[in-house]
Amino acid sequence: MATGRKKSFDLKEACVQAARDVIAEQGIEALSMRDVARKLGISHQAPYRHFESRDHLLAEIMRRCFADFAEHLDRRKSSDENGDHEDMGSAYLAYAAQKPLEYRLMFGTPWPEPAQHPELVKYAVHAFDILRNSQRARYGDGPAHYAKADLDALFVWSTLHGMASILQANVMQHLVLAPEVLPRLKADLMGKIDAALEASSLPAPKAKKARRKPAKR
Amino acid sequence: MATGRKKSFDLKEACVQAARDVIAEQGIEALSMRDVARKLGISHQAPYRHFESRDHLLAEIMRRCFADFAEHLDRRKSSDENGDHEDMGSAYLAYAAQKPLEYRLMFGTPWPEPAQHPELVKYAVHAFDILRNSQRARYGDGPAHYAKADLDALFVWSTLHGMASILQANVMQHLVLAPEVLPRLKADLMGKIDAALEASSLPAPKAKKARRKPAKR
DNA sequence: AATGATGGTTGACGCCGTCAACAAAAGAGA
DNA sequence: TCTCTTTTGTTGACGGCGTCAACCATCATT
Repeated sequence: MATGRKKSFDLKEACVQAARDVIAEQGIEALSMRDVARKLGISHQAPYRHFESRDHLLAEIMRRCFADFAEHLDRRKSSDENGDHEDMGSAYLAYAAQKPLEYRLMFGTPWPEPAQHPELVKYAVHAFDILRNSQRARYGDGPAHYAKADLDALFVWSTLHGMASILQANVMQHLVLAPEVLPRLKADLMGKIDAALEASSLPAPKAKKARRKPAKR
Repeated sequence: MATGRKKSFDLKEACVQAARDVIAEQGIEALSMRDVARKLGISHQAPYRHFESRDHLLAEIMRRCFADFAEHLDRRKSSDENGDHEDMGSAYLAYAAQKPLEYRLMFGTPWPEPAQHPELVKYAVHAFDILRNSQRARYGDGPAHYAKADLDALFVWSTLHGMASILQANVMQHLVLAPEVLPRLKADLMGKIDAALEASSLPAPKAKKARRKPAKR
């Protein structure tokens, strides 16, 4: 009753995997129910036993992408306990660079009716919360600075998401940039995020934290 | 030979307009050639006399969107001669907010094969150049600081594009934010962009420019 | 008047998502 | 074991899509 148990081959799972493969290779617009069925050697209606519609399959895949994304962010962050957002930023950009089409699916594709897919919403919000908590940690505990932390989190998210999107944007490949720009892009971005956050936390009478890592670099 | 002259009704133009309407109201995925034809009361193949394929119609629309976007940015900028990026930022965000689906079409939709649509590329690059020139103007003339200006422009673009996208992102409507966050979002963002740019131009031994506007306004 | 280009129509083809009806298979209760 | 029901998968349709092919109307040019 809880979950299907021992099927020789779990068709639902196979559908998700096949669909994810298609999306990762050809993008969301190339995904079709019939194609999934064909790849699995089943009839074109078989997947509908497990997913009410194409949107439901899509929602399931998006949910998993958000879960993977959150896990990816969490892993990187915990590798350095101080939770410096530099690690977060690198992890964020790395994910977007490694899985561009999944990233686009999460953040650049209209969602199916969200009311019908509460799990999707939950996982997506959770991914943002990682970013938000990283900012809240910079201020003290307690809700006194929640608004400030939210603003910071949205700024960091904007900038990271913006960079991730831009690097994949079609127009990017046609811009003629100074040659040293691209290699420096990431470090420059991190530096600017850093500067903006320090400047925004200074006017507040909060004690100035030593946020930079002490050693070189 | 140059351009069609006196047609009672220019079908090509009508197709573009009808298609833009559909996109502006329902988004790119709702656009179909047959629908356009139906709306214009013509046969389903008539549009193909003017556009080789759906992608070609799409490319033409994207080109016009970039042209409108660039004009929009230029207009706002020229209203205040000093070209402060605050105006640019407002104009950028305003366009994205007013024409969300067109914005998504330009920056969030995979392009048709760019080699086949050079005009599209040209107009898109031109839109970026407005942003870039605004940053170059902050430094002196000459190519000495082109790399710096490019980095700044990409940072500003990242942040603006990120914010514009995020505000339209599906997940945004499900985040529970402190109530004062949303109203302050834009001003906070502009402040942080400002701070980041000032900090990044300071370490260079260039004279510190009085970048803020002097008086009221 | 004959010609050929231009712009439009009709009809097909093979995709697509999805509804409806059916068949096989797998448990559950007797 | 033999039914009966639920689950799972199949087949076949329907209408919509992009686009190819063939045909037709209009009109400027020779």
